[in-house]
Amino acid sequence: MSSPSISSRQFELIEAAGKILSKSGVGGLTIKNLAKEMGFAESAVYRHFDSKEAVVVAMLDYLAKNIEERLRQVIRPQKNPGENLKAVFQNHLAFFAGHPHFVVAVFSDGLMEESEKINAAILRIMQVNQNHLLPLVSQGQQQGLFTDAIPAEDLTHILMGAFRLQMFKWRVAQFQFDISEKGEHLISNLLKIMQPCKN
Amino acid sequence: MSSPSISSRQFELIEAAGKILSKSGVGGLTIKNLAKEMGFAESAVYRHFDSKEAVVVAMLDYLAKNIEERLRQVIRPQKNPGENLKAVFQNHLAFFAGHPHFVVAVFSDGLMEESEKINAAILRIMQVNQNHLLPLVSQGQQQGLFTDAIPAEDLTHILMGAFRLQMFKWRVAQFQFDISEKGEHLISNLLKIMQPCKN
DNA sequence: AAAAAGTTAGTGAATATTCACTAGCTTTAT
DNA sequence: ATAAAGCTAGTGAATATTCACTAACTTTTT
Repeated sequence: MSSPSISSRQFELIEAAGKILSKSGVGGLTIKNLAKEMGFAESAVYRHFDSKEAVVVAMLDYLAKNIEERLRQVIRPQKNPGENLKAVFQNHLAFFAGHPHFVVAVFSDGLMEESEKINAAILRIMQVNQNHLLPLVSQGQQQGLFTDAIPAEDLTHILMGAFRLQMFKWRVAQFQFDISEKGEHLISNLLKIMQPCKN
Repeated sequence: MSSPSISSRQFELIEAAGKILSKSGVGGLTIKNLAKEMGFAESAVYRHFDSKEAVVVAMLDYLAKNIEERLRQVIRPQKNPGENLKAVFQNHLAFFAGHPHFVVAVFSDGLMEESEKINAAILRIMQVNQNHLLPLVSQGQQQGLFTDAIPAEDLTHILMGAFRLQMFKWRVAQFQFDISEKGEHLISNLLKIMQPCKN
């Protein structure tokens, strides 16, 4: 809920943690590796975070806030829902293309083991997306731009699922292919499949 | 590729590993816990498997083979693709409802850390699904039952993505809600959205 | 001067794995 | 038939390594 407003050093640690995640996966994210990436001793990490859990939660919360801001900026009420939806996904695509490590963070459940706080943080991120996507889908349906064959919530679920799977494939492929290209392709596919039957 | 045909004891170990996964998550799957679940010493595990990695790979390969068999049985060429698709997802649903731990196994990447073999085994499972789903979608399109607004591969991607996300939500909710109900709902939604425009 | 941020050098707990050894069953040799 | 040899599946102890985390001291910043 609250925004503890992280220090610049904390932000560097978050970035370093992200870099490790994308390079070595969840298992590689240890205090030792984090300290090495930062170029100082393990114990120094604890000057900035109480625990490893706190590092991960801070990272996820930063990501949530980042998404929140980006979505707020990119969605323009004067535009039509289709264009907004497109813009939202493109924005996500551009962000993840530049910060692949966050893909590991969001789509990883190895992170949440045992930790209720991390679990909650991941759910928060999903909620942020849901909260911005759902109104767009809903509006699109009301304006007759999207099919109303199924409820807006369920349509949103399908959108998010397809997007998540694309990200997962990118990650498993070790970020080797061009996610922007594949992503654009997916977006246009999703918009096509959302079209209502009668024009 | 090959099928090493596991022993009965190995099968028991795989089952025990699954039970641990669903109870304690990926982090709980240790040799110690596995041995405890089996009721014998840690070292005895190594009579049956060379390593922990081998246990996990065996479990995933068993799952792949299991899916393969189920899909082969459930898909009937004489039925129409829509019904077959429905049957496939229902079959998956029923299986996962009875073996929730495998959801953890397939959708978890905590498992695949560093291990190339485990990574490959997970991809194999996804391939099995793809291999059976794609022909159904393709046939449906050819018969005019499904929309051909987008290629069969991409439609399959969307189906799998939506299904995966549903499973993920179930898992994050700690298997608390009725996956069959939600799953049925999703299936009917997917079929609706796949309908071609002109009847 | 004092607070903030770093260091070295540890802690205990957990991890997967290996070791030498054994009870009980089955196969083989005499 | 029976003794010898081998096999299967266990045991408990010990291994090295890694983990998150801490105490006490020193450097740097303000």
